[in-house]
Amino acid sequence: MSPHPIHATVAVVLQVREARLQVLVWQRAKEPQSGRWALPGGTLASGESLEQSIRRHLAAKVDVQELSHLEQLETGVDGAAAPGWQVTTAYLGLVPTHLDPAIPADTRWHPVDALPPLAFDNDVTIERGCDRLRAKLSYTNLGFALAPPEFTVSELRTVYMAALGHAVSATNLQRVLLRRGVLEQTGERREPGPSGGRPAALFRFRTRTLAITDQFAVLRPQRAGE
Amino acid sequence: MSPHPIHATVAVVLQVREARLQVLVWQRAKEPQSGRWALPGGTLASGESLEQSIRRHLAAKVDVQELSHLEQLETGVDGAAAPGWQVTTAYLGLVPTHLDPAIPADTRWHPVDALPPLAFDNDVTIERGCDRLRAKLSYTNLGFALAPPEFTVSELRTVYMAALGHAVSATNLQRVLLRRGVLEQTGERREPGPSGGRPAALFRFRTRTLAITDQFAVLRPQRAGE
DNA sequence: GCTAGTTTACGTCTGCCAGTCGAAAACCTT
DNA sequence: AAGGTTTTCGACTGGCAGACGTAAACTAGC
Repeated sequence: MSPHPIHATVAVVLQVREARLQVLVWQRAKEPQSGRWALPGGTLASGESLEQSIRRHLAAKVDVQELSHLEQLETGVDGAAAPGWQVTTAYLGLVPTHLDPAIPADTRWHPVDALPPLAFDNDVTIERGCDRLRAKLSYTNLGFALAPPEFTVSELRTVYMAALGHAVSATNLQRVLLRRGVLEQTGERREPGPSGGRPAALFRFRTRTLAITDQFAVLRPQRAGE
Repeated sequence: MSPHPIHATVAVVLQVREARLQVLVWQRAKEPQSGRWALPGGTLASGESLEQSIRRHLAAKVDVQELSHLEQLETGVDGAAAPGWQVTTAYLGLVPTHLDPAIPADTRWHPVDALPPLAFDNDVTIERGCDRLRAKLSYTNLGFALAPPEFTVSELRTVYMAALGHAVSATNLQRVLLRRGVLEQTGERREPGPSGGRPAALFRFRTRTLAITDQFAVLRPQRAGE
């Protein structure tokens, strides 16, 4: 065994497609784990940062320009992943709904609740990525990374429901995100569909950089005597 | 440059001592960065997991048995850290207040708000560790890892204030942690001090394993029609 | 042009929970 | 016994989320 481990990066790239949360995976053609599906990634090159590395490997599977968010998940020693000794750092990537990146023939989007047989422990990694996304949707403005530039409340509701995996009230979603200053109205409206209905107001995220919007309720600083 | 990077682990070990949040650091005697203070850690050995590795290196500075919690922080490529090419994974370790581990001569506890000159980017890593601790104190039962087995509400308040860095109401702390089922009364009481006062009831954490106790308020599953 | 159907917008009601305050309880010392 | 100290507990308040019903704004059909 080599005195130093190989260092690799993999990415859980998620997008809401057809009202379901889906992950980008590719089918291995060679051993090990031939035929199984795997997350995109690869080994660290000399002089690279980890984020540079995962962006470089992702570029082979998807247009990196279309990533709206990228953050680190966990790092672990992967015994089975490769012959030899390998340390793997996982990332979470997000793609907004309005984009449909070109992907190679061996690559597919799969709903996270109906995954094909996965290589190594990639199923665990995907679960971690989804958990992180769901948590951050609740206390940050991370929704901007899943939503298109402009959207109606009901469109945003569809995205949140797909990502969170449970029902979300449109009324509460709008009120909460507006109160927190996460959303703002564009002033425009969306033309109603063929079945009619009141035209919906269009919204956008005020900022498209990650920010914490919900301070944890408990144990906040007390109002000092001043 | 070697084809593979060196992989290292470091740990931000925190404890509330004398009502202040303090971090375990040791003073480097050799180059590079001789004289500056550094976090404990070292390189990954063959066949080890990352957690095994950081525990092994920590054992040189502190009794690992006394760690009440250990979790991974972030991983990054460290240019300046070592001659050559190094990937470093940081950990957060916690020690409860009632213990006072034996430490070697080159090692000291330093309050996180009054740090000596630190080697590499260890100041950033410490900040990350404190942020993680503060966040998890608010929505998990992680307090068990800082507090002794049994304590009064005002003792627990001191610990929380030191860790969070701001005032905490004893009334709210008790009420919130009891409602969440995090604390329970032991039935015992603490004898009052020399200055008298009502004897305080003793409490303990119901479970001493990490659990999320505060679901984020927003966007919870709706009560389905059923 | 009127009505029915569809979709969005908005106000209100309710209940829970955190922050605050004050009073009572239980101990000490003088 | 009186006064000081510390803990404990109940009650009030305000803010916010969940739920619901109604109004608004459009299309389609008669």
